[in-house]
Amino acid sequence: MYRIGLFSKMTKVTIKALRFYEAEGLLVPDYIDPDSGYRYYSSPQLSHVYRIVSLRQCGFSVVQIRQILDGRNIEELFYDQRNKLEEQALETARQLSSVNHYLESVTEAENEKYDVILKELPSVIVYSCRMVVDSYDDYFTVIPKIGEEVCRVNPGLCCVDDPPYCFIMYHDGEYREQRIDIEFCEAVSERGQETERIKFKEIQSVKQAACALHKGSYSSLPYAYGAVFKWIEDNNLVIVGNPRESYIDGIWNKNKNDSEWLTELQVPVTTV
Amino acid sequence: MYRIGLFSKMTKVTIKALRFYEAEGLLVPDYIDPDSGYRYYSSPQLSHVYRIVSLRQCGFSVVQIRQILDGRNIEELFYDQRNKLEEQALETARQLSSVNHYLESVTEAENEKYDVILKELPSVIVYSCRMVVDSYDDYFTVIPKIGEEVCRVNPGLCCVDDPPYCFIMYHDGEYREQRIDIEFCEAVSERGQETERIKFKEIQSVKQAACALHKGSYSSLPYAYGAVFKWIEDNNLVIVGNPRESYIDGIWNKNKNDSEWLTELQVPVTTV
DNA sequence: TGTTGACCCTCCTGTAACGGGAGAGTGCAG
DNA sequence: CTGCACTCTCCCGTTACAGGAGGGTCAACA
Repeated sequence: MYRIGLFSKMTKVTIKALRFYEAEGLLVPDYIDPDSGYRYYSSPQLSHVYRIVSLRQCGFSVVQIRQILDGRNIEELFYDQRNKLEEQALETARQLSSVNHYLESVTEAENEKYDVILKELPSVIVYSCRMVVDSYDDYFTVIPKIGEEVCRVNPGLCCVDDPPYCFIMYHDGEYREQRIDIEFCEAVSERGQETERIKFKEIQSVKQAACALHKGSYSSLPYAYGAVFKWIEDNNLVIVGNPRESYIDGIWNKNKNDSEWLTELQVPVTTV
Repeated sequence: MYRIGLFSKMTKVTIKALRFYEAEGLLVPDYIDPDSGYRYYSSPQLSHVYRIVSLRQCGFSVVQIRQILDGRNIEELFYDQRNKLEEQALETARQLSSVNHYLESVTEAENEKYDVILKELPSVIVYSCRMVVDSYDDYFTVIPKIGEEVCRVNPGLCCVDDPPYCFIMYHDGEYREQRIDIEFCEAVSERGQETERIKFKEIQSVKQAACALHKGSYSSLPYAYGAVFKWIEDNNLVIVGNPRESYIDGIWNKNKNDSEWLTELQVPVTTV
């Protein structure tokens, strides 16, 4: 019979951990002196500790280990654990890529820094208008007209304001400066009356999108796209949908002071 | 200016997290109503949130993010983070291998299950006796004589008892049943008088050893070695030292009841 | 003008697996 | 008998929030 300090040295499990495992019901000492409260362990308990430590080194939680020791659906727990670890490995790899991306960009010019994040894009109902425009400058003339037309046909229609979501989706597979195939969308609470140009549709959710905020006029948006695309590449992701440009602040609320305009780029991606 | 609920939806950061970031000094709302205590955020703060979220998605802690936002030794933090993530990736890979090893062995016969763990072997001072024996059965005759000889030459010598560590190290590169090159060692608190056969030496520490407990007579030790070697292979480790057999319970305290004998196998390994 | 419901506030507790330390009792050696 | 090493039981701290209690705020609606 060994006292806890000696048993701790034999097993290389700390005294604190041994007491904790006892409290959790994983490993009860062979004998506890009722007077002193001293815990006494026996050598057959060494193999019990071995089992616990090996399961801990597999990454199982104490609760799971208790279930395994109790013989409850062991196989399922191991399969779950494998899935969990595989996800975790992917996550770590992604984080590593992001950190490396930063470390590379540190050495580069300090001019344009974009913070790219991954997030989900929920599904939304929108009115949409697909069209081909000649250049980015046309946005300022075309878009207000669409808004007018929607309101004229649907007097009581309310756009979602919680938060608002107004964006252009790019249908060209590549960057263009002329004859751009775009779809203007704005989130609404429910479908309404359609016109020849304006249709209502539900846009499916996107599990992961690489997103970045662009502050300033639209003329420098291509740099932002470049940064996001490079980030996607550096993080070993692939693009799986049409990019969107969501307008947060712009001429409608910040006037012509375009240094305060805010636009969010959203590019659906997935892990390889 | 957005209230916290709306800002939370825009950024996909929970309200709880926003309040937490404020308490941690990462993101203070642009305006707080002194009467109601309501927090109001502005759209320029969106980019601040983007920075925070992107750093969180790199795996940084809140404290580290605060340092980065404050501009403190940013590069160092990123390099440290890279190292941390690389270690973490290795750890996860190892856990995954262990889990897969278990899942394989589930389908195999249920006969011999060994729990293998990784642990450090600290450096120790031992008296040692290197010799070649004809077979395992010789252990029972040879080893007691060594003990006698040491005690005769070193009357006051005390063996370490805290915990005791008495083992045989195998110097053959392969498994043998005859003419086995072994070194019998026992940990002592300090060096003593040497003889022709018995030398004192310090055994260096081993960072990682794959260890397993074997319960029962020595005749089935080869199965235990087999299990450990397979585990090492399955976990993508390589052997980097001589295996040891540490005697915990045996004929000296459990008599001939060899079903209660306990032996620990220790095989120094390293990650590839 | 009152009421409802959605929204917001602060404060407290819980999480996982222990580590650190306080204050007090135990066991063995000199 | 006196150290001193060991052990005991509490209790708090860690991380990045989540959940909930109890209570104020705000806008719309009757």
